[in-house]
Amino acid sequence: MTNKSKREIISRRDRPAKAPLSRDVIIATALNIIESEGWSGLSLRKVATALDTGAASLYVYVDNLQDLHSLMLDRALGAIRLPEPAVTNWRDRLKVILVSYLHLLYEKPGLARIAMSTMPSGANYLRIIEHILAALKEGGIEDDKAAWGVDLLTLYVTAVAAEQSSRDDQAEVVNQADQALRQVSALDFPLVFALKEQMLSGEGDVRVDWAIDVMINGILATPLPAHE
Amino acid sequence: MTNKSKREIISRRDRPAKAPLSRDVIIATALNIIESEGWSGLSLRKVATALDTGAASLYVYVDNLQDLHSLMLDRALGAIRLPEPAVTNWRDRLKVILVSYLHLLYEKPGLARIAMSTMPSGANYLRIIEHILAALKEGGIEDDKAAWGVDLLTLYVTAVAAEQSSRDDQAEVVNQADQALRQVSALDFPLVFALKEQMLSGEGDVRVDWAIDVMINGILATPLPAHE
DNA sequence: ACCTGAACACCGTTCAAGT
DNA sequence: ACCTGAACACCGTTCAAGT
Repeated sequence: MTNKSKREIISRRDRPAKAPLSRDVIIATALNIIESEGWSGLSLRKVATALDTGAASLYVYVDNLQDLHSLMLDRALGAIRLPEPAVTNWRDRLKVILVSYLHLLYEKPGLARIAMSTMPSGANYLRIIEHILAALKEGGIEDDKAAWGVDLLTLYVTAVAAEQSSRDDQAEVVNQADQALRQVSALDFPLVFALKEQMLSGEGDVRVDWAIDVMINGILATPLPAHE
Repeated sequence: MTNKSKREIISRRDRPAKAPLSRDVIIATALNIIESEGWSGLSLRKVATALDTGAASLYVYVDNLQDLHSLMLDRALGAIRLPEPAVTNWRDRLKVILVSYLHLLYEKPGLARIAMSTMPSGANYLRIIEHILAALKEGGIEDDKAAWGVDLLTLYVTAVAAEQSSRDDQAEVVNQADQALRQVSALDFPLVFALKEQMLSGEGDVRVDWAIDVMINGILATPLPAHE
């Protein structure tokens, strides 16, 4: 794309012919903004300004801010590479999928918050669910349990990312919370006091890995409640 | 408090002597607003108006909106009644605590969203953590695992409530997502198609109960990663 | 059909001025 | 010390008017 531009920059008239608006370019611009300015830097007005137009113009392509959010999420989900089925055992494959999803949400910090407040329904999301279900079935987990299990696993991953993302957004408040935990009264809360270091410790990845194992093992070990 | 008011309402002058501002009254007012108008109805300006003053006046008692949020959360958490230790077995007690927490977040819908974006650090939160740790220890779960387990369990409960709460806030979008799931292509996503009913089914409480069991069983069954 | 500017009805936060 | 009005720098969304 950038080759052949060696020649000479052809000076365009006053404005560079202004790239035409489209749903795609709006989504792409919004993702750029969230990447460089974070969740709180995203607004329809900023997207519009970046596209050299007014906010009102976006409403031809996007229903509202909420709609833009879910479009952004599904677009971003498209970047996830899913492991070939049967290339490894189901458990490792499941972990790879969930960790990929988690890392995507980590990368663009605002995205996690979007994922938490939006029910994703796009094709890219369905593709991920499909692969998770396949792994669970291969693990011998019965259908009904797999359906509920997928929910539990994805909700956890989304929540971890969202929590992390609000940590980034407001470092002071979080440190305040960590401080509070460190200074907890040994008399009033002896167990919290004794375990505070462990509660604050653990690199994210090790902890998430453990939590995913916990849920997989739990799903395997826990029967569904009996229908009445 | 309301007795003895039978007498006669003493007519106060022009304005009712205007209740003095205080941190407490600000928090209480904010909780009232969130209860009656939901998350999106809460703003510092509305709290101020309800207290018959300007938004600027609140800044004497509250650092900013974020600060008010966490004060609200800890205040609300104070309403949770924790079961007496040793009154039932640890597992049931643990479930009661988590379900109480969940139901509190359900009741005042905006609260779940606050809980998701705020690291609670108040005394009422610590009290809850303390009781959860006690239950886990009684269940024979070693210290380090209990510390991580508490995190997993509370994060899940908070996330479920937050998800539910954004469902309430934007019914149309959710129905759109449910519709999308119902109309999923059997060719492209065969497993999702086959399991879509199960994924949408399950009264919240049964599902949450199952998920909590899954996590408890998983914690019991999953060793921590080895330290290096 | 698409784009636009202006307006509407809001926000959180700061600040100089009052008591 | 506390309270206030006004201002600042923003929001999402709608609408009449233009092309």
